[in-house]
Amino acid sequence: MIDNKALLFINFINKYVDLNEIEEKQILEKAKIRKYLKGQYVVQQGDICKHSGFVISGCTRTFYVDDNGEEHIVMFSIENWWASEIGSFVSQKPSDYNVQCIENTELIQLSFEDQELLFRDIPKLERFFRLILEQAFVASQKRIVSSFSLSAKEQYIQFTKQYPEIEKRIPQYMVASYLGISKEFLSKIKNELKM
Amino acid sequence: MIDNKALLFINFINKYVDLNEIEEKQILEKAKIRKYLKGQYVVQQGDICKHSGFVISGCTRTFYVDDNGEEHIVMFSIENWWASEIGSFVSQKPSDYNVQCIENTELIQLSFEDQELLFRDIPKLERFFRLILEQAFVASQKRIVSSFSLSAKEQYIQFTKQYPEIEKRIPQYMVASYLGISKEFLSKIKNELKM
DNA sequence: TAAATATGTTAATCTAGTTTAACATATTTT
DNA sequence: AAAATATGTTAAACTAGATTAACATATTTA
Repeated sequence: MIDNKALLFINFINKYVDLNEIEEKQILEKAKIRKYLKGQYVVQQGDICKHSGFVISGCTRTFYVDDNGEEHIVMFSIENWWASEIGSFVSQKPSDYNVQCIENTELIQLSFEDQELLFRDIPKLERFFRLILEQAFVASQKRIVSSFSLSAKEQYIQFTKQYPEIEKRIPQYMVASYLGISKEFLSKIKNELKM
Repeated sequence: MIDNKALLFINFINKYVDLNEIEEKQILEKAKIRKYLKGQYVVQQGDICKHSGFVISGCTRTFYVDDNGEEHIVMFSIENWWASEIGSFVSQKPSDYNVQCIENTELIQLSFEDQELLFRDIPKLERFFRLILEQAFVASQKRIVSSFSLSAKEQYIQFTKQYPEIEKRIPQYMVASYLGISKEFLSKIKNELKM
């Protein structure tokens, strides 16, 4: 399938493992590009996530709506990152999270079935995902530690250093939600940092 | 190598993938049992984690000492779980965390080099770790959400439901550290729950 | 360009959880 | 079994961050 945007995806995988041409072709045959408008949902809480997704362009947020109706953002995904709800995808059970596009967004998607077939045919792809998941897990653990050992201000500073591109593209109240603080308090923090 | 405790490890892997006898033998040849006393460190902050470890018996805690000298526990590992510092192990860079035994503990260990060799020879092992890491990542994300959307009391209740065996074996102040609250406040919460 | 909607700010009041410190109870060591 | 160490409790004073509410500024839409 597909125009050459899917090559971004192949290149990304090739940073971790060495695909040969046959393998690249096998993957490209299954991968589909899908375009979403700003505001559209890739996955909704309660739905089963049928596709894994790689961001070609745009930006998504993954968030959880708690029992009080409050939103908590657990991750942002921009170019060259994953934007699927892994928990639901791997278990094929209803998702706990929403994945919403906060810009017009293009994803490369693989269906659950196709991905399983590819895993069977291309063991390197298991390796690729193993490596990606190691990174993701380490980052997630680090975030837990930060939220326990740093003040809100320190966490905000760390966030701006770690993800400067994300911070520029995202409304401030979403940054607050990601950091687990109120938007008013983030506003106060930013004001303090200016002075 | 080894007495039959290592079979626990093989059985655990076989819950996720289907090893044949040759593969089982290959793994058992590399796997070493190591015993630690209560209080001993498997990995120390700043050291490079040379082995991945699977818990045969006992219990470990993985914790981070912040700039104020305060300890923050990021995970406990009991029987049939992993007890290595994945971030340091996979990157072979100095660890951000300590892994300490809080009971006398027996681990099955694989050296980084041996594990890489096994990955090369047994692609199923990549799959196994991919599956394990998916679970770990999902659990880690869930913990972030909980810490943002639940009160300390609710988080404690969730913890006791999710890990009743762990709670029984671990001093209360470590549970508090894991939950990111002070030991005094946990004491107060437990008192409230009694009444 | 006016209206509507989305995003950001400020300040007062409130609260969940921290800190400190003194004491209580287990458990381990001598 | 006494002493020492590790763990747990209670209560008062304190603080980081939440909540509320009113207003300000961008951005989008009609």
